[in-house]
Amino acid sequence: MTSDIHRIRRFNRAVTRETGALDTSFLGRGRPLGAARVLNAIGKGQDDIGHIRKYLGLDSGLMSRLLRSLETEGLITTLPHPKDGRRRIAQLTQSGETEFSAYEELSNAQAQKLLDAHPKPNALLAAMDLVASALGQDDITIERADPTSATAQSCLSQYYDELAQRFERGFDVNLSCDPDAGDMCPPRGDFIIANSDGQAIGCAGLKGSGGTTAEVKRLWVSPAARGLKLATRLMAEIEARALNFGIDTLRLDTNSALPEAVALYRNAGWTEIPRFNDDPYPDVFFEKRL
Amino acid sequence: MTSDIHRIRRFNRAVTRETGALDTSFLGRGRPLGAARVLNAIGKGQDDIGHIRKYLGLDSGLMSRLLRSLETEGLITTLPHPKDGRRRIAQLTQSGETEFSAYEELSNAQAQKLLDAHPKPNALLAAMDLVASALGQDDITIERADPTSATAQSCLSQYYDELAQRFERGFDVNLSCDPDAGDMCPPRGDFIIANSDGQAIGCAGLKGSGGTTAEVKRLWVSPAARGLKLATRLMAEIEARALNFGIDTLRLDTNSALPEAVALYRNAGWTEIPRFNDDPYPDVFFEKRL
DNA sequence: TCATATACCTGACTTTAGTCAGTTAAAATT
DNA sequence: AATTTTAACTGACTAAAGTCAGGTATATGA
Repeated sequence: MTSDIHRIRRFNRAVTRETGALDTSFLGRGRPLGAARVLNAIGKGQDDIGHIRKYLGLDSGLMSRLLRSLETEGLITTLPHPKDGRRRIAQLTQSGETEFSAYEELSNAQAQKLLDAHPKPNALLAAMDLVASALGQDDITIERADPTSATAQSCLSQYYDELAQRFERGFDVNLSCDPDAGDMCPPRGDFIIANSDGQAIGCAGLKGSGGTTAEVKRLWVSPAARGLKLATRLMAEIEARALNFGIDTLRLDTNSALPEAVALYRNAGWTEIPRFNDDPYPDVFFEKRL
Repeated sequence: MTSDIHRIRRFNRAVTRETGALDTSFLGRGRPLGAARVLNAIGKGQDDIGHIRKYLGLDSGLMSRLLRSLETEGLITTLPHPKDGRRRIAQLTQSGETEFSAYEELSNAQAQKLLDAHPKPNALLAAMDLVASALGQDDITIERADPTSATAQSCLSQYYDELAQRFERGFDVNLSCDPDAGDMCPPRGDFIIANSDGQAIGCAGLKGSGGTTAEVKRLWVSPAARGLKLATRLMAEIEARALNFGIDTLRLDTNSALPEAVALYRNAGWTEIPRFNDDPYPDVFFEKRL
């Protein structure tokens, strides 16, 4: 459909033209875009210079010069990497922190303004999420996380909310078999979060007991990221990590009110088995030998 | 809510990083971005050099040089404005047309690729529309159009589709009082379309008879643009144009199944009057003295 | 008609971004 | 221990974008 294409093209133009205005926190503070982007990356916690260079796609020479200019401005300091003498680490100085928060303030204010001006902010946010996920689907990283961390808790509470909506009887995590956080940490188990540009968009947990059997728990994908095969990637990652722990058999429980989950497990080589716990919520049970 | 802000910021970043990749039709054809943007604007029908300059926010000297470089490449010709000797008009040459379509092809292919890669293309499109409208709400232009043009017909058919969905008995335009296109053209009447970056997002018609009374017809705003007070702007524009035609009384009919429309008319100073036609669809009638 | 404003142009300039070849010092590999 | 790779750096360069002070011709308004 050509009109579909036209709609996307229109969006692209709106966005290309606006992005200047959108992240113009970068502008208006008398610093070129390149330097501002590096400062922003460092402020966001990316200290390894090589990583920043890759993330921003900068030439090594250019990167060096940008760092030097930020350094002479007194905004950052660089020091050698503790483990690898070739690498360097960058850190914000006190005035670097101040400058960085100024960028943050501006950017937040602009975002807030856009939100305030819109009649349906939630619809706008959902749309932005969806688009951002579609555009950024090559950039999803999966990494281990502490299940008690704020990010993990935010994923889990979204997961519980969704279960509560989709189960006829609702969902109360206190009535379910809530795995002990220690069971989802190495060396017994694991917990992973999928990140898209700093936003957590999915998670999965491996609840181990120290033996060769473990359980997969809390597989969740944000509505904004559905359809991108993220659940499959999370499951593959969990299985790989389980193998590393010497686990050879995985089990999980789920519910027939979540047909897409059931289908996913079937397609991924899981076999249905009889009930193996007395959790009141699940009604379908699976096993997979690795 | 700070997490709302974070979501928008995430979207901004996804977009700023991607837009390079999105409209990279501009790249890969051995022409700097500036020149490509100007070529694109001319190809899209923007011939007045001053307008292009304003649209792209370019310095007059820079603009001149970009035009010169496109001219020596043989892609465009410039000629004096027929009405104002100071201004100039730009036009694509034959090979300019060829080059422009090459850009279009590339851009369309990229858009199509994004669409193909997404599991729910329609949801993606709707989200992009919504976001683009939110970002571009300062850039909505309202201009007169021929009600028989393709753009107008596309607006009208979306309008009819929506009526068909919202009326209990559906909607068949052939059973309704379809105004003759001539009645919605100057000097008797008028027809206007709201454009956001080339996409038609709303319309309204003024059906005149040559006398001092006329009727407002076909007020429609695209779902993507609702909540931006566009209907109010369209009505104000229609009233202004009616005044220019020497019309002093406006009437319109609508339906109680469209409560937001009824509310709009009440707020805009219209008074309810008895039925003034035998159209089977409307059940609410309004009048306004200008 | 005369002063002023406007639209576009030209030449001289700066800043920013990016490229590339070569240097240095520290891993990693053999 | 010798060789190769790697990460960051330096200097020399180019391309692109943008700025600024005039200049010319036309239009506009008092």
